[in-house]
Amino acid sequence: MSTMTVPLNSIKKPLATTRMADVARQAGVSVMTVSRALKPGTNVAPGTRERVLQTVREMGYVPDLLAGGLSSKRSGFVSLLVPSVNNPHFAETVMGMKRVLEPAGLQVLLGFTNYQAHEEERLIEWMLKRRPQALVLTYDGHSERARQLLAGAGIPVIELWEKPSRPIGHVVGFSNRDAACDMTRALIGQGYQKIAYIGEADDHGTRGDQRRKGFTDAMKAAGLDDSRQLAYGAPPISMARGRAAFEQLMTLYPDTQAVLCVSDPCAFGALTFCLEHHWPVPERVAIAGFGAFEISACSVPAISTLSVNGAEVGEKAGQLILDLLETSRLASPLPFRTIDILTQPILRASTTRT
Amino acid sequence: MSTMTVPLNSIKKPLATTRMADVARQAGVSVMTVSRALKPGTNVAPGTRERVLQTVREMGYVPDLLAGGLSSKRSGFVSLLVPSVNNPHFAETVMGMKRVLEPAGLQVLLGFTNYQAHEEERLIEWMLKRRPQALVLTYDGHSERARQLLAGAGIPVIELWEKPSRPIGHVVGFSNRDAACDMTRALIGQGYQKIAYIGEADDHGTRGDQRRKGFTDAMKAAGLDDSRQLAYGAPPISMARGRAAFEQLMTLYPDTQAVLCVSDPCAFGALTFCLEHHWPVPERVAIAGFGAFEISACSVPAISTLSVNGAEVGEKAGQLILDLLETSRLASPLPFRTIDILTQPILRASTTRT
DNA sequence: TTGTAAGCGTTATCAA
DNA sequence: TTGATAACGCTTACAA
Repeated sequence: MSTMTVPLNSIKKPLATTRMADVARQAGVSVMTVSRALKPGTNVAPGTRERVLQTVREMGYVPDLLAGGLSSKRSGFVSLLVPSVNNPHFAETVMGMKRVLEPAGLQVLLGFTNYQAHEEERLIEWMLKRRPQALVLTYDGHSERARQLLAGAGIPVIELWEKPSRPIGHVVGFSNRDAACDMTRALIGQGYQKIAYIGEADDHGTRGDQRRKGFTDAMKAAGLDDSRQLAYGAPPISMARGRAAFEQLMTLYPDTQAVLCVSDPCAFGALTFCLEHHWPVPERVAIAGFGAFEISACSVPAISTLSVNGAEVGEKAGQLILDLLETSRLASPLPFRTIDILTQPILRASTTRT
Repeated sequence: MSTMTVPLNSIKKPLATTRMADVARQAGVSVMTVSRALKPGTNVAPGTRERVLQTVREMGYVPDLLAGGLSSKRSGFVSLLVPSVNNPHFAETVMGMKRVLEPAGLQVLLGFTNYQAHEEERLIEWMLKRRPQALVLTYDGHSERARQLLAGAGIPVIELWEKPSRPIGHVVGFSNRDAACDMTRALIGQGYQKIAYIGEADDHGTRGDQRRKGFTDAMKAAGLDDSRQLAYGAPPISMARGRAAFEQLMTLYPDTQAVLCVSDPCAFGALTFCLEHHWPVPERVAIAGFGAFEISACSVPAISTLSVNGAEVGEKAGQLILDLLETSRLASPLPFRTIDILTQPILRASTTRT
């Protein structure tokens, strides 16, 4: 991995040679006419437009959006920061948002925080240099400097995947705490009492933290012991690590009847351990995950989980951005919006008492 | 999903207010001195640089890379097109490439082709408007117009994940055909003879097509019947669809001894069917996948697969880009490079004859 | 070491 | 409906 500090100062050769002026000359019009002809909904005589577009095609002219953006003060970029994309949730969110924004001509600049607040801070600073028209973050705790940078940016900010206690701007998400609470209650409703939770360590201010709290809430409310908790390393917990965590948990608390995992891959890892050791699930121990990943529906037994639609998060955020940019012509101070994402427990064989 | 044709012409408010000229005035120097002070490795008196950087910090100045790129004719962008990111392979490739390029100040513009050549063509055209300094594609067949666009772009082109028969430029990948051939031979080596293949339909010119051919090659070479093939819908084959495909296959060819699947999720879906129907694997039928996804290592039994390191593909492509941009100052016509990615069959319990 | 002037390729603005 | 001109915010090239 290279760690150059000096940018690559090599290429002098222009990336594309034909400019708008070339097209204009060839078509016998001014550059402004070309510019207009290229933009739908502008006043250009039909004949002129057709002639210009024909010339554009002939010359293989490709407009330079960077120059256009500089001039118009609209970069056409929207920045999106997610922890990682090696997680179907965020992958779907990214794809969902692009699906909505791209038809409107907005390009998504993607950044990966790797679940680390200082990486997020670095990325925000970097992204701002591209003058995005909106900045979308995945809730996982933000540094104070990150908040300052965002405040000074003067663009809409949207947080995803949680309802922050201290929101920066708009929100598209749900309460992970409430959701985990619901899930835990569902397990309790199945008759389980000695329920454990597997989450990540050092998760303060993260979604995982909220899920853990939701577990605790539900257990306490039911008068049950909420101390069976395992904080297993840094997020995310992979399948293999979920398996190791589960083994450790069951060594610590062998009489555990049900386990709620911070995510489906973690839960699948737990299930793997059970299958390998011929522990009947849910008879020996019930297993539940979080997030409705494909794996939870396809495992044997299928794993109970909490439904969340990652694509929906991205799509709604995208739509919100379109609305905001549309409305921003009205100089009214737009109130921050919170868009709810619905979630609900999906009970499957892995927690079904027979 | 919105389908606006007119770009959003709303915002007039500048995205950031402080310009380099403001910093210059405040620091009592010219804009060029600010510009230089901001760039490491340029000649500025240490005292001056410090003073400028201090002013930059105080004013919260954020450089506009779009303006800088326009002026320097180096956009700082690299475009990367992958079929989807809801596939750990491509997710890793994306993250790997960003990991290498970002420290060099290059930003990745990501696009999803959704496994469709016409989407790729559309994206290439769109990406070119951002004047990327390199364009990276995932091999899956390209339209002729796509090839023309790339040829006219005058920037390095890199194809990933395959060794194309008709390469456009540089290549970072491996022969899917050879790899699938190896995998099939490994199955044959285990003593299986009635081996079937599950792939995608309409896969002409895709990686899946190459894998199917590799299967056929190996079967023919061993004098075995290669007719047990199922082309099951459009790519990608999810776990659930893999399961359905497997069921269909076993109905058509009940005496099949082993199945090679186009990907691990597909193989896992097949395994799911077996577990549900209490078919012992590999005794009733052996199952193999492709790609070494996490799931294949964590399932019970573990699934034999072909190792490929998606992150490596991205990282090597990124490194290649850095090399190309570095070297491009020498006006020599750089020869196209092909960087091999090593793959090998990983035999696990799902195909181990006992 | 620092500054001046001239673009980079487009769009906004206003005039014709 | 079209065009001329001045930005947009920065870097290149050259001068001091």
